[in-house]
Amino acid sequence: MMPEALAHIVDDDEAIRDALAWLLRSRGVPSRAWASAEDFLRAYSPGMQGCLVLDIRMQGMSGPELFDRLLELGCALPTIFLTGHGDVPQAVSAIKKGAFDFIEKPFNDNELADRVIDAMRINGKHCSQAASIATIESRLNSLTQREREVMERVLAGKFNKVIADELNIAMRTVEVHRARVFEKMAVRSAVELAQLLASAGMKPDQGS
Amino acid sequence: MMPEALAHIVDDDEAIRDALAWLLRSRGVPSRAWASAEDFLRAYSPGMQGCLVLDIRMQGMSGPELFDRLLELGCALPTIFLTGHGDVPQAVSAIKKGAFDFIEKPFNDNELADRVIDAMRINGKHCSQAASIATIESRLNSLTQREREVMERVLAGKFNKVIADELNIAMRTVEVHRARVFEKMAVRSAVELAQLLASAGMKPDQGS
DNA sequence: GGGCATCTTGCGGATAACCACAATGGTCCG
DNA sequence: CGGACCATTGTGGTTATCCGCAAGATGCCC
Repeated sequence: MMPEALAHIVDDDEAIRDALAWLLRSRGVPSRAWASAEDFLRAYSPGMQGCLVLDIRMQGMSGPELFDRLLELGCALPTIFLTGHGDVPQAVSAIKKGAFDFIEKPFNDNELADRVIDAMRINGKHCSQAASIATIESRLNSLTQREREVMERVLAGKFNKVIADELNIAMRTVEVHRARVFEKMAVRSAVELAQLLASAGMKPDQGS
Repeated sequence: MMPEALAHIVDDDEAIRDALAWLLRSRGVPSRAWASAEDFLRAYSPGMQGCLVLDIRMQGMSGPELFDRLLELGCALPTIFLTGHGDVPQAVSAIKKGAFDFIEKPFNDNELADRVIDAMRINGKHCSQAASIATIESRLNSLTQREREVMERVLAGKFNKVIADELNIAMRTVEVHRARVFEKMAVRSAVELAQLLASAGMKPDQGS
C-alpha cells in the first residue's frame, strides 16, 4: 500500500553512490541510487516517500536543476545537497527554496547519516499532514458550485437570509445547501468548518 | 511616531561601513552604521524598523552571534549577511534560521543595494502584519479568565448549553460571556472569531 | 462605606438555525 | 424512458442564539 520510504541518491559517481548506500544501510536506512538526474526524473512519481540526496555537479542535469524541476512537479521530498565546491550562492539559493540541507564534501559520515535520518523523519510528518489536507481537498471537490457559493458566504459570517438575497434564492434553499456543505465536509457547525479550512492553510475565499 | 526605517550596517571595517552607507544613500536608502555587534546590541530596541546588514567576521561578537542574540530578543528585522570567506555551513545555518540573504564579498553594488531594498520592503509588510497581530493579542489580553474559558469552548463549536454544563453555570451566564467576548474581540460571530484568530496564526487552544 | 470590575442568574421575546416531510423542474446518461 | 444528481421551494415545528431589563454576590481599592 504505502510505498517504502527510501533515501534516493542521485550522483553520477558510482563510488560515491556505493559509499552512500553502504553508509545508510549500516544505519538501517534503505536507499536507492540513480546515476543521473534524468534517470531519477524518469522514475519519479508523486507518491515517492523518503528523501533525496543530490550531488550538485553532475553530467547532464545538475542537482539544483533537478531540484527546481521537482519543485515544479510538486515534489515535497526533503532534499540534501552534496557539494565539493563551497558554492555559497548555490547553497543560499537551495535553502531558500526549501532544501533540507546543503553539505560540503568531504562530509562526515555520521553527520550525513544523521541528516538523512532527520530528513526521513520530516518526510513522515509531511506525509501525514499532506494526507489530511488531501482529504479536505477531496471533500471540497465533492461540493457542487452552488454549495461552494453558499459555503463562502457562510464563512463570511453572513446570515442565511442575506445569503439568500445575494444568490436570489429562497432561504430554505440556502439551508439545504448549508446542511449539505456541513455533511460533505464532515463538520457540524460553521465554526468547525472555518477551523478545518484554517488548519489546512486555506483562506475562506480560495478553493483548492 | 513611527521610527524611521533604516538599513542598520554592522561592520568593524570603517571603509566598508562608509562604502555601504554611500552606496545606499545613492539609492535613496537611509542607513546607520555600527562599528561592532556590541554597539548595535546596546542601541537595539524592539521598535527598530528597516533591515540589517551584518559582516560575518568581526572583532568581538560575530555577525551570526549577533543574529542569534537578536532572534532570542524577538527581533524580526530582515538580515543580510556579508562574508568574504565562502563559508557554506555558516550560510546554510543563517538562511535556515531565517536570514534574508547571505552575500559573498566582493559584492556587486547594485545587487546588494537591490537586496537591501527588498529587505526594507519585506520589513514593511512584516510591520503591518505584526501590528494587526498585536491588536488581536491586546484584545485577547483584555478578556477575563471566564471569558477565555467560554471562548475556547465556543471555538470548539460547542453549544451554549454544553458549555454551561461544563463550567457549571447557567446558560444565560454563558450567553453574557459569549457576547462580551465578541464585543471585546470586535467580531460579530463565532465564525469571524475563528477566522480572526486563524489569520493571526493562533490555534484556538492557545492564548497569547 | 462607596465605587468598580467580575461572575452570576432569571424572564421573556425576537431572530436565526436546524430539520423532517414533501414536492417540482432541469440535465445528463445508459 | 427511467434513474441519478442537482437546484429549488414550502410548511411547520424544534432548538439555539441574541438581547434588553433587572438584580444578587464577591472581592478589591481608595
